[in-house]
This record gives sequence, structure tokens and C-alpha cells, in this order.
Amino acid sequence: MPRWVDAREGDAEDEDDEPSSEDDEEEFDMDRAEAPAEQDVEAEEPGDTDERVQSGATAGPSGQKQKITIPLGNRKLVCHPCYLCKQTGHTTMTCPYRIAPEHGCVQAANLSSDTLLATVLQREQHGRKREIHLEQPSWQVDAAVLKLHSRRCLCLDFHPTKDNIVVSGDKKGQVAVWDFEKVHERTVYAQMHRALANNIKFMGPVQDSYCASSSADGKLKVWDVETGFDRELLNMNPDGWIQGVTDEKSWIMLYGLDVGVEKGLIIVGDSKGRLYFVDARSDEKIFQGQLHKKGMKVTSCHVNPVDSNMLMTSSNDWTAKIFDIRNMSTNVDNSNGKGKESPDPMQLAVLDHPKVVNSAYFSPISGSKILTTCIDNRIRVWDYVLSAHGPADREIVHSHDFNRYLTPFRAEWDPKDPSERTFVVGRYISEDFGGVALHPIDVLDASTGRLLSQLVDANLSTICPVNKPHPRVNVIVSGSSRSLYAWRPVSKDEDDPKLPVKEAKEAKGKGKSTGSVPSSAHFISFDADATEKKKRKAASAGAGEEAGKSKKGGKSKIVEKDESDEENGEPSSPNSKPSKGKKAGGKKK
DNA sequence: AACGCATGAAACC
DNA sequence: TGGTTTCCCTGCGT
Repeated sequence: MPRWVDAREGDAEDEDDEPSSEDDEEEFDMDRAEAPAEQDVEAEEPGDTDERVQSGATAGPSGQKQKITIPLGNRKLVCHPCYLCKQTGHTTMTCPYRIAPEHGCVQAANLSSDTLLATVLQREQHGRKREIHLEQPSWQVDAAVLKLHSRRCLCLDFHPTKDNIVVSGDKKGQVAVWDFEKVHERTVYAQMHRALANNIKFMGPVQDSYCASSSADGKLKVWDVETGFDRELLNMNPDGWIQGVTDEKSWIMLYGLDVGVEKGLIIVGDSKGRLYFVDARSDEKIFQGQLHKKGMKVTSCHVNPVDSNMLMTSSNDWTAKIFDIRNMSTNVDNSNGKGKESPDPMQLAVLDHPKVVNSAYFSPISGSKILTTCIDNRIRVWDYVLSAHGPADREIVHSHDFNRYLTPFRAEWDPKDPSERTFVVGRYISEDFGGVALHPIDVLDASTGRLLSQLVDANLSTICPVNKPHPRVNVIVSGSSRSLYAWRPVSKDEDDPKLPVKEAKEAKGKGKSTGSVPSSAHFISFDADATEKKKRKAASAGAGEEAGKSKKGGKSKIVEKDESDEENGEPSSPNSKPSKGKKAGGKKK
């Protein structure tokens, strides 16, 4: 029986942006085809029409986005590739990969030359039906905190000991701590970072209230979720933050992050293909190396859960790599002077991909499988680390397109599945659920590619790129846009309720029926922006107090870190604003 | 309701 | 090699 909090009346419309009902997955863009010719010519480079006709037809399997333009006298017929598999010749709706029961999952042709394995493979593929079927419950949103962040959410992590605590980071560098059990209890540290908080990782059960976070402001911080107090472990841009130059060549951003709890090591990658090890006890940098292509982001890091010497990284350079940490410790700071990078002598394997790799993770229990998410709309599975030098054992075609406005999708293992098959990933492409276009979160079987469950809620119409199954309890938390959602299985006895979409919303005049999609109403609304604006107004009026107030007796805090705190030891940045109040009160509207 | 904007990979020149 | 253009089922704010 979920505890729930009334959503604010006025909030109903907030999360609903009239999902564009144009579900036309047409490859033939009639609008364009029928538009006056001049318009088309304007839109398309007249010169390359011919080229496209020729080259478009040969769209390779590697997922090239190519468009075929067919001139029809005055007009042109534009043929988009399938949004899902990126090939031409069919629509997304009729994509063979979409229709296939197992997501077009491709078994590797050359799994092994081993006869026994080949036999097993043969049996698995063509013999009796797969014996083990993973069961998945149906899920529903049990709790949500809307507009927790002021910008889109980029990352999540679960508290190592407190089951109901999750932290998240957003595009503006805010970090938040949310109790999805108590639903309205959350804390926002509004200025933990000054740019994208790309990754957050808890430091492990011993220092269980501490998180490490890596950010595009070039800083690696460790901070206390209870107090927000932080210490800076790395600052890649010691000259400070200058507005407007963040994406200049010289600016270094930190991305992929993992904490090797066993070794007391924080591992972080930057935007230049470099990797840093920081000793979690001394806070000292003990290694730096150019392990990926220069100038390319290191998008993820993961320490093998069983063999803590094994590290996997993924990168914009179209690879994931596996390293032996033991070979790294000597090589401190060699690339400090000029760009002479040591060509990774410690590299164990390179997992080539046809596009940018968003993430690469070892399986959570045995550490022997590998799951990568690549923006070619394919999720790849290696069943054994030892086969990582070869092609993936499976490629699962799945829509998680790169989109510049979205946080990159990452397929995440479910650490609770002892068979290490279940993983979760958000879906980019929308599907029609009783007249409403929703973007489900998919639960998939890594061994078969089978879709085990898809999570949808009528109140959640935005894309959910950030999703994580809880390591201990049956919860999946999703970050979508500025909000967080906690999903739980629908309990059978509670057979409930298909709670209709909020009446407030219907009364609102939209009257949009959500058809068959139920929506649980366990929402709490929270508008961080409104709070900030209010606070600012209050501050400018000269009164910064009024702390820690909230509606309905729930606790909520917005903690504005004192800027002077943040600039600690840093030469003043040109645009540093006068410091604000230390702890201005968050307040519910 | 109709925009404008932030923003990133990759193809193209 | 670097600057420019394209992609064109985002989400939010004005």
C-alpha cells in the first residue's frame, strides 16, 4: 500500500506537454514531398540530390543515418531511414527488428570454435525453447518528485545502506537527495557543481553518506549527502570558470566515474580521453593516463565487481576498453608536459563499436558479462569477459537514439537478478498507448533480447534516459527531464485501481483520455524553479530566512551553497556573483 | 499556440 | 585538419 501525497492541483498540466500525436512513422515525408518545390530546394542542398540518391540506398548495417531523396519532377520525395534500425526500405512501424519478438537480437555467428559451445549454441537457437523464462511484474509509478531539478537529470545512484535514498545530478550542477519512501523528503544542493553533474557514485557502505561526483565544470568532488559539505579532489581548470568558454578546447570536463570501494580508489575520465585515479583516503591523484583517443570523452568507467583490478571504460572514440589497474599505478602524470601519452600498455581488450559508446558495464554479480550501450541503436552483450576481444555475443536492436537534447541512454543491469540477465534501458521512440504517445522504459533479457516488461505511466510523457534498478529492493528509479520517478511492481492483491488520470487534469479542459494506460497518483509536486525564483525575490527584498518550510508537513530543503565556500582556494572567476545566503529556505509553493 | 533556445555527434566541405 | 551544416518522435520557457 503505497503512501502517497496529493499532487498539487495546478501541477497537473506541468508534466504533460501534449505528446505530439503525430505518430506517423512514415518514411515518406508527405509534407515535404507535397510542399512547393522551391521550399524543398531551399531545405535540401540542391547539389547533393544526386549523391544522396546513390549513396542512400547503400545504408550500411552499421547504422548510418542516411536519407534518400527521390526527385519527382518538380518535387522530391524524401525517404528517411527507419528510426529504429537505421536501415532503409521499411518504416519504423514495420521494422523487422521491431516486430521480432526478441528485438532483432542477433546471436554472434562465431560464438566460439569450441565444439561443445557450438553444440550448445545450436541447441539454444534451434532446439527446444528456452527453458528459463524470466518473470517480470508489471510496474507502476509509486512515487514521483516533479521538477526536483532545475534542468534535466543526468545521473542517479542509490544509497549503499539506506534503501529508500537516491541521489541525482542535473545539467546545471545541482545534486539532489530524495527519499522515495517518504516521497516528499528531499534535499537539493543547488550549487554543488557549476555545470553538468555527469555522474554520481556513492563511496560504499563504510562511508555511506558520501558521494563522489564528476562534472563538466572539471571538478571531482566528494560530498556528504546529509550536510552537503564537500571537498574538491580534482579541479581540471584551476583558472576558474569563465562563462561562455566552457566548451572551448582548453576546458576539461569530467565524465565517467566509478568508485573502486575495495581499493579505495575513485576513477574518473575526462573530455580528452584521459583517466585519473584518486586515492579516496588521501584525496591525492595517483594516476593519470591517456587511455582513449585524444579529445574524446570517457563516457563511463566501471570497476569489475569481482576482480577489482579490472577496469572497463567507454568513450566517444567508439570503443570500450578493459584495463588491468595494476599496470597503471606507475605511470603518474606522464602526459603533463606535452601530449605524449603512453599507448596503454595495460590494455587488455578493446571492444570496437560503430559509434559512440554511452556506457559499458560488467555484470553486477559475477562480473563476467559485459553490457554496452552504443548510439547506433544497439545494445551489445558479451557473455564472457574473455571473449571481449571478439564481436559481441548479442546485439539487441533498441531505440535509444542519440539526441543532443537528451541525457545519453545507458542500459543498466539489475543487480538483483542472480542470473545476470535482466537490464533496464529507456526507450527513445514513442509508442501509441491508447492514443497517447509514451516513451516506455524497457526491461530486457540480455540473454535473449526479449522484452520482459515496459514501464509506462500516463503522467509520464517525457523520455526517460536515466534509469536504475535498485540493488536491494524492488524499485526502479527513473530520471526524466527535471523529475524523478520511483517504480514498484503492482502488488496483486492490491489489484487496484487503475487510478484515472488526475481529475484536475481532466477538469483542466484537456479532457484527454489516457486510454488504457493507468496512472498511479502517488505524486508529489515540487517546483524547484519556482522555489528559487521566490527565494531570489525574497533575498533581493532583503530577507533570506524562512528556512525548511514545506507543505503537508513534509521536509524539504533547498540548500544554496555559499559561493565563497565553493571558490575556496580558487582565484576569483570573472563572473563570480556575490555570495548568497548560506542556507536559504526551500519552500513549497 | 507559435516560436526560440540549449546543445552534440558526425558528415560534409 | 578545422569550420560549418545537419539531424529534425526534446523539453522548457516566453
